[in-house]
Amino acid sequence: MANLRNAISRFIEECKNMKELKKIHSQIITSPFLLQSDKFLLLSRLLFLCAISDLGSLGYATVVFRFMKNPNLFVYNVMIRAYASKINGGGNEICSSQSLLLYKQMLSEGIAPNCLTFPFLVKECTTRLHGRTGRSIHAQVIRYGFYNDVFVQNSLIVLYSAYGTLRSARKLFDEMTATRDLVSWNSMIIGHLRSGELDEALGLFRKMSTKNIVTWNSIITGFVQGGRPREALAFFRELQLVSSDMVRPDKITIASVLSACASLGAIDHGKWVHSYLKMSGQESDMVIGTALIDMYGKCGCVEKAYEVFKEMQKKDTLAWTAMISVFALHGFSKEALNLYEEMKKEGVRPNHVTFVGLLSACAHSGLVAEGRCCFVAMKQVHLIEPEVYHYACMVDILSRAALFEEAEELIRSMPMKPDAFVWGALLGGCQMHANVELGERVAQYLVDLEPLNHAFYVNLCDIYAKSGRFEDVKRIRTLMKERGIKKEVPGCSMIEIDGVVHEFSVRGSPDVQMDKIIGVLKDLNDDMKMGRVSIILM
DNA sequence: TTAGGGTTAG
Repeated sequence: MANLRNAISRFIEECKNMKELKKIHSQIITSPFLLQSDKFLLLSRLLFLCAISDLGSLGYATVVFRFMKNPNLFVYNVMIRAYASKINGGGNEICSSQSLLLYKQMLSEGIAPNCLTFPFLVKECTTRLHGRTGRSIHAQVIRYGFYNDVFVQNSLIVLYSAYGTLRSARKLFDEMTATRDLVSWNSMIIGHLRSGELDEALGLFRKMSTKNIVTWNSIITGFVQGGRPREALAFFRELQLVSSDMVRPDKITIASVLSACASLGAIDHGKWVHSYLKMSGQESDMVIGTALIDMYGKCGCVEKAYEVFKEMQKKDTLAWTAMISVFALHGFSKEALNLYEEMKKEGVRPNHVTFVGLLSACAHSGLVAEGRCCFVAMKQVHLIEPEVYHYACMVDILSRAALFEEAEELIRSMPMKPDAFVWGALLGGCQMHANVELGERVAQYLVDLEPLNHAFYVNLCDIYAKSGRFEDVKRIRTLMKERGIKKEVPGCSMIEIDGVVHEFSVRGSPDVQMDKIIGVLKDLNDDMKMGRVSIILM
């Protein structure tokens, strides 16, 4: 009997797909030669593969689990883990959380949890945003005496970080009773980064004597997403210097660095990362492909972005959306819309970001009818409820086309409160078409809403100037002065020369030779005045 | 058993 059990166990381990797994499952339950205890052991093993491994199926695991008599702690832990790791598994309601329901069921059957139960339960609370439940799980951890377990403490740090209760997470980290490991440090660093406390994260990062690739990737990604991509690139250079067999840049590093290059418009650096990827022998996957499309697109190389897109073997919603957004950004609206049609034909479902790309493409090219179609299809065909930013895009389309009544009607129909961007889009249209009457009304509303935002005053000044009402321009300028309103952070643009990204703004930059640039501009201006140079303004 | 990656207008 033991031989048969061991043979079946080996078959389970060697299973390559669900078909084989199902076949073995039926053999186990119908076999007259296996003892009940052996059957239970084999089913537990099969359940584990089915629920956890890539070849498995959580749906089938659930069926196997339901038919198991007297499931033990191992079986419950497997199922709790499987549900906690499942992506998009249900809504945010506590009742839809299978892991928590299983935990309750397990307790009601008199089975006590062990230290493996809690990290997954806490993860479930983190990913499904059950803050209050998370705290009661924390209480259960203490009750069952597993508070000193490092896995449990680490997962609690992640839980509290995810809820914006970062101080609780930090307190937990600072007062940890278990010996802190790399995961504890990384989790805390990530917590600070996600809360926008980049310097706090950097402080911990510098304190670490040993770092792994997760540490490096976390700090690089955190700084890119926190709006400090230059420093992210500096971390990458530092990583290359300390790189060893233990810590080496991986695919995740490359995706994050590409994202930094995209934010900076650092095309040379981005191209270098692309060749580095090819040289390192790492295969490009969907995430890296999407990051490359985004990088090339944001650096102005639309053709190169499209080349990467076409070469991708598999493309998901994000890859299609990235390419659509690149087309939209550069005014290739028809190409964006055609790609959307192709995407649908390929059976890839658009998401809310895809529609932002499509609507902005329509806005940039005055494609009103197409914009209306996208907006309607989003809701009626794809069942995606328009968010406030979709309304802002649609108002932008209508206002740019001087369809002010329709734009106002759309704002009135919004199920949520229109924000400053929605009204701002309407004001932008008024500015474009010198609609003084509506512009005054909208600007007044926006100024009341955000009295310190300089943009609305400037828009109104421009509307007055276009209509020849210079007294009103003066009046608004005086008002701005009286209220002490000026542009806080001036707009800037960047250019990469010989791998160095230079930032320009109206106030100048320390690393840019503004005097020389102003001199060249002056010469050009003089030449133009003398008719020696002509520039066609697009 | 716990930690890290890609798409977003205005």
